[in-house]
Amino acid sequence: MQKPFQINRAYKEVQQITVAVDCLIFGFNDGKLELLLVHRGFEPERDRWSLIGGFVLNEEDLDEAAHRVLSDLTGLDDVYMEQVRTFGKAHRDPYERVLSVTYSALVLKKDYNDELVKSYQAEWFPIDGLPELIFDHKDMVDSAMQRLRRRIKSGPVGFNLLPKKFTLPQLQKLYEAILGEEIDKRNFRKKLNSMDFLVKLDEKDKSESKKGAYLYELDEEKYNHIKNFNI
Amino acid sequence: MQKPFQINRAYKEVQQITVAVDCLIFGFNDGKLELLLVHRGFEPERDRWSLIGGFVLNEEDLDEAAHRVLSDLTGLDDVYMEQVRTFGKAHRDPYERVLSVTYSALVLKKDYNDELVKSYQAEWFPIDGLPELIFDHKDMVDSAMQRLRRRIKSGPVGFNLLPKKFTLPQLQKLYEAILGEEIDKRNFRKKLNSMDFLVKLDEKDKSESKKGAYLYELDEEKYNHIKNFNI
DNA sequence: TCAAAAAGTGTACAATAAACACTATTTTTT
DNA sequence: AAAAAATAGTGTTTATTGTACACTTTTTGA
Repeated sequence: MQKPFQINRAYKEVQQITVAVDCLIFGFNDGKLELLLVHRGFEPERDRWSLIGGFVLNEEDLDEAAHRVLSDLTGLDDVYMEQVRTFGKAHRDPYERVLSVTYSALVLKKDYNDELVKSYQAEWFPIDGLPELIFDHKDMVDSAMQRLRRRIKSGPVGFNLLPKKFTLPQLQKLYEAILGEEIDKRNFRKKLNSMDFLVKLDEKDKSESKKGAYLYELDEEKYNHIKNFNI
Repeated sequence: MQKPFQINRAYKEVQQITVAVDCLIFGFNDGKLELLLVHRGFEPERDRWSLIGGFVLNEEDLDEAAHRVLSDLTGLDDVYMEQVRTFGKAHRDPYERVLSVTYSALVLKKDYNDELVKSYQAEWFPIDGLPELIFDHKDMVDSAMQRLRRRIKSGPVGFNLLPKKFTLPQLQKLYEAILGEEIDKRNFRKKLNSMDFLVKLDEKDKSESKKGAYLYELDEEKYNHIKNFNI
């Protein structure tokens, strides 16, 4: 049997642990969901791919740490980002104990400063064609994907992956890429229509089809007050 | 601007943080959802109430730490327990930086060793009548409740709060207590029936009503293969 | 024996989800 | 110049699921 609770809980000689954040930064491009990875130019695990991560500093909130790491790598601030889960197996990092809290962000790829991304040796990979990742980073991807699938069905979060103006075929492809299944376009549009937060513009986007598709944008007011988002 | 990613990421002189787990142990009694709290008999915050928590040991997986803390306090092993979220504000604990990972468990109160609970000065409180809690423990309760409400609607987890044999009125009260709303009993029973994992027994339980209600138990085989649980 | 308390049971209507096929526009090919 | 190819756009019908709703049964205690 273990020592009583009170003794463990005393603020004395408690073991400390290195804490990291690892960010799952999703982008959407050419009909595919992509994930931003970094090529490690340093030991250990030099030359392998990993999630974007960094250590939590002492005077820094956990959320701040995640935003700092994201900002350092991409120059993006104010990104929709949420905690996913914490990975804490004692030996998940074979070199040293590191506890890692994962965060997930949905970003618009073109908003990136490409220079910055390049200088950090970061690269986008399609989610179904990831290279081998270090440690338990594949598990992190799986858990973030699982969460993303749930979240995108029950809340209007997917729009963070699209530009301000987007077409319905683009939006549908986004959903299909994340959910991994085909969606009937009539039913899809019907649902979106019933939620009433899309504004049809008089412009068409012809970059993705011969005929061209109407562009839409969000009605910010309505978008911020959606009650029962559901796809 | 922050230092480049690579430098932060080097395994050198990284700041370490004390990591705790805090457990939200829910029980169900007399139609009320309850939460197990401990009365702190030690500094800091002596004599105030807190969640059941403890520090993560160096050679211990995070999940193990949660189970150890739960086991120490209640003698219960093999409890359905899942990670909720991680609280990491730099000053959430004003005495010292402590990162806390919360876990939530649904247990059957009577399975407890009362002696053990007493010796640890633990006590059950109805969820809507909690005392003031230390630090951000109230936020932890809120976030665990939010999650519990979601989980109980989409998966058959609530049964962990009930004995092996239970009545439908008990089960319904459990759902009402957690969801905080009344449920129509005919619709409730219809749904349960359609999922087809309850076995009606020939016994009645008369402890909670004059007429007595039929006892049910889970068909373990079917229970473990429920596809679309939904209430 | 009557009243009170809780258990148990079914049906009708409303809302949501799912299945399904053709026309319109433009570009490319022949 | 005509035809074929590619993709956008649009409604209706049916099935499934959710919601609203009221009375009878059993037992105990007054």
